[in-house]
Amino acid sequence: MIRIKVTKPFKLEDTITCGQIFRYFKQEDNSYDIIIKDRVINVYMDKNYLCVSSNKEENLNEVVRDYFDLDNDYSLMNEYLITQDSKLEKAISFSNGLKMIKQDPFETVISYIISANNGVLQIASALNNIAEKYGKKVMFNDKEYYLFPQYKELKDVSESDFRKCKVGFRDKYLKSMIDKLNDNEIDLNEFYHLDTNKSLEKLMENIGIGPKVASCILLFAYQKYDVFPIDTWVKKVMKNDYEIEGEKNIRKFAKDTYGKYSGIAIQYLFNYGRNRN
DNA sequence: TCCCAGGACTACT
DNA sequence: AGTAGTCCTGGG
Repeated sequence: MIRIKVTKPFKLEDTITCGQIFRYFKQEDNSYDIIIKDRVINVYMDKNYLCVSSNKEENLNEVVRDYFDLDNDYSLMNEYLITQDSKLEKAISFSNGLKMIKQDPFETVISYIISANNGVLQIASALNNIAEKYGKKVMFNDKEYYLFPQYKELKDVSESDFRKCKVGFRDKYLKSMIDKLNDNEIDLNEFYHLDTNKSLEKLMENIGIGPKVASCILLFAYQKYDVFPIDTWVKKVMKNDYEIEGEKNIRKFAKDTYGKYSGIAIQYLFNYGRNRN
């Protein structure tokens, strides 16, 4: 077990449960088991320390710091957002310490393709089904976990196989994406270097990826903070608190108001909108 | 039984 | 170019 001193605002539980990631498991002691790439970790806060254990100790400190974006200070971004929109102050003070998790691109692509017109519980269930069938088994604290498979491991998985994992009509979208990756028609690393508009455009060339899904992929896997993933929650908040309706109007408002930190602003609004009640 | 949940596609004007 | 209807699935 390692203890990482946290020197910047950090809300562990909100960060884990605010809808960025799906494959986490709350434990009876209120800690969380999370499957990250090639390992399983258990995390909890003890005062100002993030306590982490894992089935794989090597580089654990670096991996976890990077995953939770612990070394990034969000205070300047927050100040900027509040000067742009004073209404955000409530949401930000409520959510201060919410971090943008840096996720594995492939798992993020698959996760958010499955997320289309779907609920969080079913998204998680489908992802876990895929991992249990095709991922590597890992034992951790006497529990069985399954790593999320790489696209090479999913090469021969058919649409009906995916359908059995309860992904529904998105089966063909997954198959198409995985085929393209295995044929080297898509390189997931290139999105680290392309600008946001070009990345959105290229992602949306793929069937099953529209504006919302593409935005989530860029926000959660590539740290492109200037996207605006507009979902029903954002639409509700925009209508109720800002009297703005329609995707086009929301997108313009976000771009004009929040600019390069639109994605962060939406995350605050989302967390606030869902948890304040 | 109906309705919808953190959208996208298709088939129409 | 813009918009209805349709799409698995599970839970209320």
